[in-house]
Amino acid sequence: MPYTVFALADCNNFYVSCERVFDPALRDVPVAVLSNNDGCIIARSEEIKALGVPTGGPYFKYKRLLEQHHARVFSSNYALYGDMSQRVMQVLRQAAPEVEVYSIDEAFLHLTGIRCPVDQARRARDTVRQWTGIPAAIGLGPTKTLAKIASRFAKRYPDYGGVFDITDRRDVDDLLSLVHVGDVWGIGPQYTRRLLGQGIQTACQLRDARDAWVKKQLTIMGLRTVYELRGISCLPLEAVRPAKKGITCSRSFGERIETIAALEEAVAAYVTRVAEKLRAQQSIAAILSVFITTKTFGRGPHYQNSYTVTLPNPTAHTPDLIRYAHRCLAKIFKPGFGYRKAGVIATGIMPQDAVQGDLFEKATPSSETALMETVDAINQQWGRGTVFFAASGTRRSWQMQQERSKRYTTRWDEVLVVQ
DNA sequence: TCTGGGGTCCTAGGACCC
DNA sequence: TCTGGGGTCCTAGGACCC
Repeated sequence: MPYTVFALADCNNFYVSCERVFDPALRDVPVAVLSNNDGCIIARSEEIKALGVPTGGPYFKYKRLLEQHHARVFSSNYALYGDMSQRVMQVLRQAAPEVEVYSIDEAFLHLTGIRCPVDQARRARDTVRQWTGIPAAIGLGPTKTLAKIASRFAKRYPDYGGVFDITDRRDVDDLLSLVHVGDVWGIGPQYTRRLLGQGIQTACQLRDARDAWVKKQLTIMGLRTVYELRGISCLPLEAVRPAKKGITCSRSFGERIETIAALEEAVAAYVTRVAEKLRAQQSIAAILSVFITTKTFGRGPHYQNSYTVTLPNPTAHTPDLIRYAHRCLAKIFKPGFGYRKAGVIATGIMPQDAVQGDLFEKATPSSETALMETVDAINQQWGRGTVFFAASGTRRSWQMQQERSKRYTTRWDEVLVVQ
């Protein structure tokens, strides 16, 4: 039985790299990508990192600094990043028998049983680079947590050619001593603070901590992490993505909203998106929640609330869901506030064919299903929002404004033109 | 002072990830 | 003035049941 080999493939500065693929002028200059609503900095090129700009830092705080260094700054373009991600994953799937797409820019690979996993990883990395233009690093180890650490070394020490194997290294203690405990996968800011307070500063020290103590401080999750650091695999590769248990769509508004009419539009638009996501995974939802908030970081009157309904008939039918969402909104709306954000959450998610027929209600007519299928097909071919429900409005003053790059790979009218 | 025991389900809150 | 969005899991506590 060969020992298990996990690999983590991690794209470098993914969103920035996507932008650079389509505009060579962005190479070697500082580039940053902003979150929705242009609020935070969520992707940074190496040049931006060198300026000390943190991930998630509020844009307004660093705007001056970025301008001083002539940084190029983009709103996020998820159509582009999502499509590029699929291309990267497609290449990775050819390199390993089993692949778990962990996030938009990361995938775990099972390289168990492959004769020379490091060579295989090198080939995969080179092919990703060549076929998609995206640079990536790959780390190998006997557990996911160690593979993750290895991928950091792959990025940190370019001499290894972007691939680093931490399996069976005699200097593993030295390597783990170089890793700050807060950089271990699963150890967030709270746990880091607690561990530092107890004198544990490195991954090596965490690995050697007492089981009972770890479990008490960090729960069973933390103990799993410690086992993984010791080379005992506790987190299996999940090649088949389980259906989501909750589906959310929420946004901050471009401007403060005070009327229920505008909130109704926004909520209708969000619940429309939730319904699309439900149908995309062949699911229906039994529970719908709506929340609104005036959340600010400063002072002023604050109000936030949410309301949840259980649907008499679980569904993914947009008009029904809009109706329920509006009912929720009516329960919680209070005039006299400037709302900043709203969201819709679907839970109680089940496969669409698992509907429990209601004795007194007629089942979803097939015409309704056909309508939704048609709407989805049109929007898939012509772009999201080509056809939509009037309830989500046409003016959409609440929608944020942003300046993103072109959707080079998913829209004919935005394809890159070489002159 | 003593006050049954064991189980399930649900929810809220807190931690984590990208 | 300006601080994202979408997920996961665990734990503790309360309600309820026999």
